[in-house]
Amino acid sequence: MSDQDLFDEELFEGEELTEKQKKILIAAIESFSEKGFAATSTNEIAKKAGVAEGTIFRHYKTKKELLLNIVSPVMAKLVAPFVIRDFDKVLNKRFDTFEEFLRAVFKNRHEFIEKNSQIIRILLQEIPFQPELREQFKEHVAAKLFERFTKAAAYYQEKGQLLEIPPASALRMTASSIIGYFIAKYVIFPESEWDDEVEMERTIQFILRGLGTETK
Amino acid sequence: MSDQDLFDEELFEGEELTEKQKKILIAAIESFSEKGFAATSTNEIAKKAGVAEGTIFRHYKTKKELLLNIVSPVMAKLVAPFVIRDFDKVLNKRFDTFEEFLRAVFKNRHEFIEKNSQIIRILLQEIPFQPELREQFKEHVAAKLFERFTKAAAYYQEKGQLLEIPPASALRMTASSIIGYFIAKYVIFPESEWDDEVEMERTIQFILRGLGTETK
DNA sequence: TATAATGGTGAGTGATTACTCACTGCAATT
DNA sequence: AATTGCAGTGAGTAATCACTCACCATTATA
Repeated sequence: MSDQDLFDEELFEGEELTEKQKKILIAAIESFSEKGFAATSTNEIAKKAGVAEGTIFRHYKTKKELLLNIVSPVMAKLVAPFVIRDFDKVLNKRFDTFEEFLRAVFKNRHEFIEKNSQIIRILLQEIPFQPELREQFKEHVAAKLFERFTKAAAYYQEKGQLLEIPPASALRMTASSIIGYFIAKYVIFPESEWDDEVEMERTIQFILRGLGTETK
Repeated sequence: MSDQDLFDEELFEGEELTEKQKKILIAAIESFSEKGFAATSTNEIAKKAGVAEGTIFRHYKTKKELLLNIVSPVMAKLVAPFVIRDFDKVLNKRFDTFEEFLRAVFKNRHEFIEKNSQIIRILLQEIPFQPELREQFKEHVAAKLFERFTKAAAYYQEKGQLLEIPPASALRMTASSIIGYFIAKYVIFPESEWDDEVEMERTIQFILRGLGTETK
């Protein structure tokens, strides 16, 4: 919780928000992720944030706008490591093998997803119902992820390290495995014993064997 | 739509429902899957079903009970092929290799998931928010799936066809890949061109390479 | 010092919510 | 013929919904 709070401030740092605005966002994030967007009332958010209900609508015209203001910045940061300048050069220099690349991406995003698990939960929940979210996701996340992953895939396919299948399929299976890891961790076994390191390593090996060309 | 209707009747065939009850279920399934459970009003369901609102509450005490009555039978049928009598013998006789087993399960459940896509959508959406659903899922789906998959895994591991990792992990990665296939098909690319056969084959190969022991 | 701008308030709005209940029509049982 | 039981009805209910607005407090601008 305090970790989450800390990161929420990080997350919205570029926006110059008042204390009450931050509290509204934090309260909304908590409620949306626990009960879902539609099942959360603005009254409830106001009470949890210690704020008058009118204050919410001073800053966000509608409840949906509040949702979008919470989720949008996360979408941007979700693909951040993929949209850095000279992505290709950095990529090619830093990660000689597909394994290195995959491992770096996974590990790198692990911390991010862990810290933003609440908002990502909201994002996954609401994407089927909010066309605006789906648009944003397609345009800013999926498209960029696909573009960069395609380049990376072509590079490693050329080096003979990656199976010769369409990048879209490779991306789908990679993403399925990684997202499946997090869903298992946070949704299915949230209280069970779960060895992060071991399961992550297994997932990486699974992807590498499934998409790699080397014989182990 | 008519396909869905047809199957809805199949699905609830053992329950002896009146025409109006069927219409209520069909309307609820449609609305829940389109707008989500919390965002769908009972009024709306009644209108869509051509029924008085009171009729809904004659048969289902609460809106939540309506949801459970829709989703529960699907959960049972979701694991149906895994809970047949003498599962082990049938399994061992019919599927000599892990590949055959995997292919049979995937193909077998493909049709089922396709026909019940709406209800499965509802199930996936509401599992995080409805403790009763999560309980049911754990008890009747996850537990049985895990139990049977564990036996199958042990069998194929003994034959040297399956990687020596805990069955829970193998199941997680198999399920991630298969579910990822369906999410891609129905949620992410519902209108794009999507070659069922090709993508399914790729997914199966991906799992086989990722979890199998044979060198290709 | 006056004026504007902005953040914050909370009572109040009509609409909508899930759910109730007294009632009707009809078929089966007595 | 009288009674019971059940499917179905729709007006009604209190609660809750997202959202508004007239009004205060503080700070920045003139």
